[in-house]
Amino acid sequence: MGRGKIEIKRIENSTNRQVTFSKRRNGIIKKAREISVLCDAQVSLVIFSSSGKMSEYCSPSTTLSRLLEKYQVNSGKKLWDVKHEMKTGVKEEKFGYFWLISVGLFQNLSVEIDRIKKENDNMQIELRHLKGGDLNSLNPKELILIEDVLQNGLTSVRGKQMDFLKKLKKNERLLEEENKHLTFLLHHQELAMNGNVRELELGDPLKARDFACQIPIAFRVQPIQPNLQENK
Amino acid sequence: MGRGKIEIKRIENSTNRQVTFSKRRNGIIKKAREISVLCDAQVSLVIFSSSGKMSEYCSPSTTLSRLLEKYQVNSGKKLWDVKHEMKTGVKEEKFGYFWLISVGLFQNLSVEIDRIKKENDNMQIELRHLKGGDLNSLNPKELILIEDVLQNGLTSVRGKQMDFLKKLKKNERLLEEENKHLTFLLHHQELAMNGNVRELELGDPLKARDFACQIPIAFRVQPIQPNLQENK
DNA sequence: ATCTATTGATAAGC
DNA sequence: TGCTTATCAATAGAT
Repeated sequence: MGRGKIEIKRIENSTNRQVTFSKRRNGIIKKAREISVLCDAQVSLVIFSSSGKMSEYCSPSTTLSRLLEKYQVNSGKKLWDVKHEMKTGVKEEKFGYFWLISVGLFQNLSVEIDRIKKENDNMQIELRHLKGGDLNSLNPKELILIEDVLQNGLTSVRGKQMDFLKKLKKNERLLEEENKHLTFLLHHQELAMNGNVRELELGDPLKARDFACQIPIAFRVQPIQPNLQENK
Repeated sequence: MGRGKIEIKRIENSTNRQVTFSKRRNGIIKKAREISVLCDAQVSLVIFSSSGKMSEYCSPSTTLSRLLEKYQVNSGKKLWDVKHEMKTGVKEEKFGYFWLISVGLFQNLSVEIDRIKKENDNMQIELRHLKGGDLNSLNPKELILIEDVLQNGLTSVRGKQMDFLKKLKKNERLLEEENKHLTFLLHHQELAMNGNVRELELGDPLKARDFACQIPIAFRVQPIQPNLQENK
């Protein structure tokens, strides 16, 4: 379901894979929630993305632990078979048991680290290539791919710069208009003041009182410029 | 989705609930399978219907046990309280000691993972920016930096492409020369053969013997073209 | 992240 | 359950 049909097989493009993972993870978790509400079911869902990120869902009515206990009862499979690890019943073996758990955890972590390191290496190589390094290891086809990526990036970046430029110019225009407006007001103000001064000089007491009130009002002019923050 | 929209709340009619459960369980398991294939994800799904019937799905690449171990590592939640399993009388202090060592080592590894993951994230962001994504989070100065990097990369890549082109042209020249040489030899060979044939027709037994030896020698011409592999 | 053309899932009916 | 179909939902690809 989407703009086109897709085959259910590993998505090779890692960006697409990541995006699809996000979308589908949300979808599946929603489905899990729905079935648990609609049908009064208990659901546990644990998902690890290929990059190792974990997501989970568990019905509100239960916990993963309780669900897993039920799982063991129902399936007959032991998820954590302590007795198996401790078959000899010798006390020292129990240390072995702990040790096994630890080693297991370490192994998991080590695998995890290796995986991430590999990802790291790949990205480092890609970055180096994009930055123009290590190109000798590439064939012409690969060079063309990289050229395309760079060209696209450049186009995007320059487009974004144009956006900035446009915004700056727009701001400039607005500020210029505002400037004109203020200059205009200022000019009129000056004219008014000069007139008043002249009238004061003529000794008109009525005008003199008006003048006193006029200044503050004139300076209460509200600027018309928009909120420049939105253009940030 | 269906003949009508439904509210996500418990379906009171038990038959309907059962039917819906069946359908949706299939749907969700299908989705789980799809995400695990498409996105290379590891998924565990355990569902209990309201009548207690269990269904499960687990990605083919793993097992529920292994996934749950990863779950514990990632979430920090203990699904199975070890002490609970170890209730029989062994000196707990000693376990505590081993446990502390393990936890300490474990934490070191975790720190390492975090560091690498952070590195990973940074590279991912840089890559995204270079590819023209997520540019809104950048200011003009940063855009200029990226533009420079891209421009440099492009220059390098195109330079390397020029190198290839030059090598191809050089090869072309060499092959053309070689071609001329071979054509020349071939032409002479033909002339020689014609001469021999004529002489054979004239019934000269001495020339006829010479002719028999001549062919192989003529065809033993060694090509002078260089090893084209070095230009790969 | 947001938007849609499409495909996919499924509610209702049998 | 299984099948069908009208509808609603998820999502692939593009932006």
